[in-house]
Parts: sequence; structure tokens; C-alpha cells
Amino acid sequence: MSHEIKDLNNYHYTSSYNHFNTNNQNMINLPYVSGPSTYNANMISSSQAGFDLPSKNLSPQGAFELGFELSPSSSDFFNPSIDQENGLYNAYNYNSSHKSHEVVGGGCATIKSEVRVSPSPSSSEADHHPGEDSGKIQRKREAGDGGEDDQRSQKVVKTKKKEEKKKEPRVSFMTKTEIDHLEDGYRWRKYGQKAVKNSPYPRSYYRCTTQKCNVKKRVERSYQDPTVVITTYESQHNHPIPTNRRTAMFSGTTASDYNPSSSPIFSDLIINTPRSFSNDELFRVPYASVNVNPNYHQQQQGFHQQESEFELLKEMFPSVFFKQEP
DNA sequence: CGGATTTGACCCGCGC
DNA sequence: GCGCGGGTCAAATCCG
Repeated sequence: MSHEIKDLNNYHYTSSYNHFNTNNQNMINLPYVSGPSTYNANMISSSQAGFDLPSKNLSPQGAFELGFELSPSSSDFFNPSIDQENGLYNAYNYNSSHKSHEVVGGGCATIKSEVRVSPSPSSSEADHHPGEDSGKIQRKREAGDGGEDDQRSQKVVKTKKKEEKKKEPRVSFMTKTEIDHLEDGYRWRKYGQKAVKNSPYPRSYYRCTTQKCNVKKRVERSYQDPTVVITTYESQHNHPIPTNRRTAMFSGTTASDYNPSSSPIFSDLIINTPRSFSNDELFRVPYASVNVNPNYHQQQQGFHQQESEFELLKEMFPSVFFKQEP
């Protein structure tokens, strides 16, 4: 069955931000909000948001704790570190020494659907992400081409795999929704499903259907809170959102209409400010891009630091930042 | 009929 | 070395 919700108004809504959803998805206020390591902690602080957090989450790291408890694999994705090699998130001035205090830095966060963004480096030794797709495919192909070269090929592949693993940015976030596969504007093909240890809920594996785009995402439901869906994106899209997939996120809201402080959307989404990522930037800049010219190629042209930061975010969460033209 | 999903098999890395 | 768990493949199946 297709997971597309073609008939729903929220078709274009991104899963992770489905608190914007005006349709009936049984969205429930999430009592915790957190950002990830890099974006995260500073962006959203659950413990200070005044939610009715479970007692176990009352610590500044409450949200993280929940995330880590969800599943062993999930915890990897919330690893609050950064890939210093690819430097992908360096723009956020992340300092790993702050990782245990990032959440503290936040102010008030009000959000209806939790957004846990966690660009996790794959470089960590503890970050075990076996089975990198490209590597496997290559391995199989090479193995099939010539038997004598198998071992040598495999060694090369293994090396490549390690290198690739180090450079795969991951972003995880949790969404309170009953929908398993949430729309984010891109087209995905499900290529696998596995049972998750200690969880009655399976984990689904999706791959971006766009050619030459090796972005993958995993979707699993928290066994502790079945209403929470954990989505993990791996790598970045190298293409714009498919044009036939329109993001209705901001439909009805024009550039002139938009006001972060008064918007019914963002009035519920007040995210803490990362050290190098202010609220103003978080919302104003993307909107500027959205409303002025949501063109992918222009995204490619990061003119300064702020924009480059948003490029990453926009790629990670395109449907948050883009309004696709009809 | 083409594309998406399902699902069992397989591979790999890691821990013991 | 072996077992386990995560991740992927690919044939079968489903569906519009």
C-alpha cells in the first residue's frame, strides 16, 4: 500500500513538523521537545517549556533521555557529537564539550509536535551503522564480476564503506503522530522492514526514489510511547523536492502575511536559539527564501554563514522551508 | 503494466 | 568462532 496521503490537505506537510497540520491526524501535544546535539539542545528545551513532563524527563536532558531509551539504535542517532571530518555541521559552531548542557541553554519552547533534530556523525566509533547501502551494492556487484578479486574488492569496499560512513550526516527527530510514514515532500520507496529488538513495532527503511539521490530514512515507532514516531534521515538530498509534490505548508500565508510572532503556525513553535542560530534566523531567513524564490539552485549558492546554515536545514527539512509552487 | 510494497534471505559488524 | 541484531537485497506480490 502506498503511504501517500494524496487526498489529504496535509499531503505536503512534513512529518516532523506536522504540528502544522490542519488536518485531523490526531496530533497530540508533545510534552517534550528537544533538538539534537547540534541543532538541538540549543534550539529547544523541553524541561523549560513548562510541559507536563514525565518525572523521568524533568532533567534538562529529559528529552534526550527519552530518545535514548527508545531503542539502542535510535540512541545512536541522537549522539550529540559532530562529524569533524566532513565539517558539515561546523556552521553551527557546535562544541562537543557542551553536549551535556545544551538543553539547559534554552528558553521557552512551545511546540505541538516534537521535533528532535539530531545530526549525528557517523564517525563515532560507538556509532554503529552497518550495511551502508552504497557499499553493499558495490560489494555485491564487484563480487559478482570476478571471483578472484572478491577479497581484494571487499577490502577496498570496506575501506570505502568506512569512509562513507563517516560522511553520512544523520538527522533524527521524533514526531507525535499516528501516521507511520509521514510526508516530507520527497518521494520514498520502502526497501525493507525489520523488527526492532525489544519493540513490537517494526522499523521501516525508505530510500529516496530520485535517481542518484542516496538519501535514506528510517521510521520506527517508539515502543515506550507508541504515539511517537522516530524518523531518521541519512545523507542529504542532492535535488529539489519533486515538483509534483507540493508543499502546502504555508499555503494561505504569503510573505507579507507571515509574522513569526503572530503566525498561528509558529506561535506554537518557539524554538530555543542555538548559539549561532538565532530564532530570527531560524524563521526569517527561510521564509525569505521561501517567499522570494524557493529555487533549489539558489539554495546551492550559500553566500554567507547564515545562509549556509539554512541550506543544511532546508535540505534536511525542505518542506518546512519551502513552499512548492503549484 | 509499471511502480511501490512485502518479506524472507543474506551480509556484515560487534560483543561475548 | 559464534550468535545476535541491524541493514539491505530482490523476488514475489500488490495496487492504481
